[in-house]
Amino acid sequence: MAVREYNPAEIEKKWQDIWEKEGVFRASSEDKTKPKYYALIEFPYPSGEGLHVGHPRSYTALDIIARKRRMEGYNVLYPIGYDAFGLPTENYAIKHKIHPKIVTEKNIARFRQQLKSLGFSFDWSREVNTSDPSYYKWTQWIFLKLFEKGLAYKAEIPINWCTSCKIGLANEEVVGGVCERCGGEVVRKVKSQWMLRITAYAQRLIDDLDLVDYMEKIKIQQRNWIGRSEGAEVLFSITGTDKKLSVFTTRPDTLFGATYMVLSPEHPLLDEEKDRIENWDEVQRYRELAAKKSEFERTEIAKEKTGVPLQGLTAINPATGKEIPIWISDYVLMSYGTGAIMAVPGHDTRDWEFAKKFGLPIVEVVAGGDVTKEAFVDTETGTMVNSGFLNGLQVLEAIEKMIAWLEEKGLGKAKVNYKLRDWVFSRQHYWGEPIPLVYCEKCGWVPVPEDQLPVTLPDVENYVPNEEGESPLANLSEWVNTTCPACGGPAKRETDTMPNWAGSSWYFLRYCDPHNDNEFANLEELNYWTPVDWYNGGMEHTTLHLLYSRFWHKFLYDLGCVPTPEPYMKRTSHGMILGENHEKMSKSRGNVINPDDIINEVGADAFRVYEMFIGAFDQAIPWSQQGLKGCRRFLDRVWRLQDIVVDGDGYSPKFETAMHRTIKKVSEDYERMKFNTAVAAMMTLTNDIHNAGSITRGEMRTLLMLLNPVAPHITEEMWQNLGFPGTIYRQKWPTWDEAKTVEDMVEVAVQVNGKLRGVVNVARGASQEEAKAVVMEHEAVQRALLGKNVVKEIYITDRIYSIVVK
RNA sequence: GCCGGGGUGUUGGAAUAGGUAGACAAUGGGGACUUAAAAUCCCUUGGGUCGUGAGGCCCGUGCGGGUUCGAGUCCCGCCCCCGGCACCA
Repeated sequence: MAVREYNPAEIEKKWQDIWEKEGVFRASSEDKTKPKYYALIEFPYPSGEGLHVGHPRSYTALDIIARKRRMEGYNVLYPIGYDAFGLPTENYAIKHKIHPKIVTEKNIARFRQQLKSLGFSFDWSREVNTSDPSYYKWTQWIFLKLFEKGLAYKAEIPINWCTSCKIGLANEEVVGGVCERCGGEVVRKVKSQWMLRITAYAQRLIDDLDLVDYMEKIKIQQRNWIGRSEGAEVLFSITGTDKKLSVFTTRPDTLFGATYMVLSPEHPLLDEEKDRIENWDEVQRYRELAAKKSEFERTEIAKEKTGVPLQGLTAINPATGKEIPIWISDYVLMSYGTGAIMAVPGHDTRDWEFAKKFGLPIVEVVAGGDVTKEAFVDTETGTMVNSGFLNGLQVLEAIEKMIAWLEEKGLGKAKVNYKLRDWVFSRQHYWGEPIPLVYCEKCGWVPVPEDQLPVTLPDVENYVPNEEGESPLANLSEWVNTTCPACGGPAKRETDTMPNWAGSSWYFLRYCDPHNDNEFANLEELNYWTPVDWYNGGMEHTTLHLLYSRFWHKFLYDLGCVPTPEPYMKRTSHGMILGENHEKMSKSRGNVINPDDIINEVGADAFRVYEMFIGAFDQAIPWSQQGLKGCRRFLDRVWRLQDIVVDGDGYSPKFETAMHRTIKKVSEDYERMKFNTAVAAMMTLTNDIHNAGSITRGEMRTLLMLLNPVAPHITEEMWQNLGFPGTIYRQKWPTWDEAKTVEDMVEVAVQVNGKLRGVVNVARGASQEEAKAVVMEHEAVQRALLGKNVVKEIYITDRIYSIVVK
C-alpha cells in the first residue's frame, strides 16, 4: 500500500491541536500516586528577535526526557514561562515610546506561538511571566523575608557603573572590564545600593554541591567563583599608636619574611591617621588616580606595579619585632580580605615585583629557590629558614605551628576567606520588580506590609534613567511620596528595582503551584514536585544564575518554605549553536538562522532531529543547512517504511538482535544526552530495514516509540495510519532483552605481530581451540605465518586473536 | 599564571575496563530513472602504492618518546585550540 507523501506542515498542526485540546501533557496535581519527574529548562527572555535556534536545542533534549519519562510511568512536570523583565525590552520601549508591558506581551505571544509550533510537551497551563504582578508579588515577598532576616542591606560602596546602561552592575556582570550586556565602559562609582548577603551562605553553597549531580565542570565553576581559601588573620601594631592593622594571609608560615605592608588606597586607616602621614598630598593624589581607574584598568592592565609609601607611619612585624614600612598600592583590593596585606616578597610573586621596583628588602624564609631571581612560591618542597621557631619545618607544618603561635599570643587566628562578594541587588531602571520598601525619616527603611503586595510598577511617561543614575520612578513624586507603614508619617518609596536575576531565582518553585494567590507555592505541592530532577540550560548561566537561585533556595529552606536544601538534583549544560561560518550567531554577523524558516522548509520534526543529531550535546556546533536536509531525508525514509510493512507482531529473526540492540542503545543514549548517536542508531536500523525490503508491524511499533520523543508528530501520524491502538504518548517505553542484544556468531579480528591480518567468524563464546581452528584456515593469516615461529598467542573471547611470531 | 575540556577524513562527528579507527550524516565523484530537471535509488569518497583483475602492501587519530602481543584510548615531555578564574594576598 503506497501512502501519501510525508507532509509535515499538515500533520504537525494536526497533532499539536490534539495535544492542546486533550491537555495530554499537563502535570497532574491530583494524581500524586505516581512517581513524579520534574524536567526543567531555562525559561527564555522574550526578546523582540523571537526564538533563536539555540533555544530548541535545550528544549528538545529535555522534551525527549520528559516524553520518555511519561512512557515510563511518571507524572511529569515539564513547564515553560518567560523571564520577562529586562533591559532590551526597556530600551526598545524608550526608542519606540511603547510601554514595556505591551512590548513584552507581544514578544511573549510570538515566543509562545513559535514554541508551540515545535511541538514541545510543555504543560502550558502553568506558564509563568516574571513581569506579571501576580508573579512578582512573590519575588517581592521573598525579598522582604531576606530583609527581615538581615540578609538585605543598603551599602554605600563603590560599584561598577556602566556608563552606557547607566546602571550599577554586580562584579559578575562585568566581563573583561566592560558591561556584560551592552559592552559599554565600566567605571567605579560610589552609590547607595541594596545588597544581598550571599556571602553568609558561601560555605553551604560549596558543601552542598556534594548533594547534587551536576556536570563536574559546573561544580568546579561554582567552587571557583566562591573561591574559598584558608589562612590566618594577623594583627600588626602600628608604631606610635595603639592601633592594630589586620591582614589576611594564606601563608602565615612566611611571617618572618614580611618586610613591608601594603594597604588598598581605599583603606580607612588612611583617613584615620591622616595627621601622621607626612606625604599626605602625594598619598591623596595616588588615591584619586586609583579611584578614577575602572576595575578593568586596576586589575587587568596593571602589569607595572605602582604605589606610594606612607611617610611617618610604620608597622611592627610581630614575628621579628622589626619596624617595617607601610605602602599603599592599587594591587591590594579593599573588597577582599581586610584590604591590607603583609608583603612577603621572597615568596609571593606580586610582592616580589613590587619590592624589586621600589627597592624593598627581600628575605628568604623558605629555602628551595633563589629569591634574588624570583619569588619562591612552592609549598611542597620548601624548608623554613630565617624563621626562628619555624626553622627546619616544612611549609605545611610551619603554617600550623605559626597559627598556633599567633593564637597563643593573641596576635591572630586561623581564618577562611571567600572571593564571593555580596550581591548588588539594585538597578536604577524601570522595567524590573520595585523593591518593596519605604524610607521614613523616623523609622528608617520599613517594609511594605505583606497585604499591600505587590508594589506595582506605576505608568511613567519616560523610561530613561536621569543623569544621577536614578530610576525613572524617582521622577514620580506621587508614587514616591507615601506614608510610613510603621508610624504613618511621610515616607518615600525606594525607586530602585530588582535585577534580572531576581525573578529567575525561584521560578521553578512557582511552576509547582502557579496560580496560588495566598503563597508563592503551597508546601504540599512543593513536597511532591521538588526538587527539580533534571535542569538543563546554557553554559553561560552555570555560575551566576545557578549560584543565586541556590542561595535563594537555601534561604527559603531555612524558613521552612521549601522541603530540600538544594533546588536542582541534576544540572547539565548544552553547547551553543554557531552560524554556518563557525561564528557566534548574531544579526551583525548576518548568520542568524530563523526557526520559523526551518519549520517551513523541513518541518518541526526534522528540525528537532537535526538539533539532536548535529553533534555532541555539550559542545558548540556550527549550523549546517545540508545536515538539516539529511535529517529530513531520514524522516522521509522512515515515512516510506509504511510501504513495506508486513504482518507480524514480533520481530523477524533477521532483525531480532538489531531491534534489541537499538532499543538498548537509544534508551541509554537518551539518558546520557548522547542524542546524536541515538539518532544515528535509528538511522542505521531504518537503512538496514529498507535494504531488507520489509518491516514487521512489531518492529515498526518499536521504532516509532523510540523515535517519538525526538520526532513526535510524524511518529504519532504513522502510528495512527498503521492502525496501532491509542497514541504513542500513552504507550509503555519499549524494553530490551540483554541476552538478545548479541549475535550468535561474532567476528574476531586476527592480528599477527600487532597487525590486522584478517577477520574470522566464530560462535559467540568460542574456546581458544575452536577459534584457533578457524583462524589457522584463514588464507591471509597463513601467509603471514609462513616460515615463522609462533612465540605467543593471545585470545580475547569474541574480540581478538593475536599471534606473535619470530 | 591557575583550573577544566579538547586536537580523529574535505566537513559535523563515532569509537575510551587498551582489542577490526573513521559508525551515522554532510560534501565530492560515478551511475540508474527522466525529454529534462527536481526528488528518489545504487556504487564510491583518509593518504600513498603494487596489480589487467580479484586483491595485496605501507602510512595514518596535534608533535616527540615510552609501556604492551596490541595504543585514538595508558605513562612521560612538548605544541596548539576552547571555556572558566585571575594583582583574591
